[in-house]
Amino acid sequence: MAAKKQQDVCEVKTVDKAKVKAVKKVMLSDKDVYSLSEIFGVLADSSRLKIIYALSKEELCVCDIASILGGSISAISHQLRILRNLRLVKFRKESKRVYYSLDDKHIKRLFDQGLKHVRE
Amino acid sequence: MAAKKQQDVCEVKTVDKAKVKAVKKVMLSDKDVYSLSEIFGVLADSSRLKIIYALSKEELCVCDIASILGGSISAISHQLRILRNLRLVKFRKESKRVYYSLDDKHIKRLFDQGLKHVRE
DNA sequence: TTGATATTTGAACAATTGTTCAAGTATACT
DNA sequence: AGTATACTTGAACAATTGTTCAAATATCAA
Repeated sequence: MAAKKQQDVCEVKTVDKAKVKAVKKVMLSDKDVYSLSEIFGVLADSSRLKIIYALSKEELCVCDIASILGGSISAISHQLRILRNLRLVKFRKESKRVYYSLDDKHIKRLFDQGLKHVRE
Repeated sequence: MAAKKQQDVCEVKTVDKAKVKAVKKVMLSDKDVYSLSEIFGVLADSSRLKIIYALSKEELCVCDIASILGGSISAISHQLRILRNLRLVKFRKESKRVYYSLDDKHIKRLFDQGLKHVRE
């Protein structure tokens, strides 16, 4: 209880009110923050990054992707569902096969910007 | 065992070998993939996104940040450590206070690119 | 030195995430 | 119809992550 009081005091009293107010005023909306964490979250996984990169080169079926990444079909399929849900990839069925390709102009740019970042 | 066999067959036999080989050839290095997932991972959290955004506007002490985000000092400090470890923020001590600011030219660009993506 | 402020840190805990496994659908071939 | 291929899906499980809580450190002020 004493500890909690101490924290409350800190958060309320000893702050640069003007600064805080100014930054709060221009703070991102919860919606923007949520959407941002969502796309960045998609890009925060090795398998998905590789899938996105692979699909930026070629349209590929699930089997091809699994072969390229070296993972199980099931694991790839689960990841593709995540990419599908955020509409980052589209797919077409050709008999038994399902061919995936990128369905988002921006995602590759974001990916490339990230790559630029890590390579400098 | 039968199931496993089936998967192996799929992954090895029924694949477009030329395509797979071509994409494998240009595939990202493990190092690049790891680094990418690392920075995107940092950006995949609401608190950290808000911190980065706030610090892009003003240099702020931990207390200010906590006040802006409405979280506990401890939680913010933990997040700042993550940002520090990836050298996305720098800090200076001024008596009791620790002031943080962005220490990476690229991260804001990546952030803005993401924002552009979600707002279209 | 004692007490208050400002921040960091470690451990514990719940929530989220990615993978595996097994079962399910869908299409083609015989 | 039966079998094989291609993919999807749900449940379970381990691993990772973010937060909280309590304790530790550092600086300042009386």
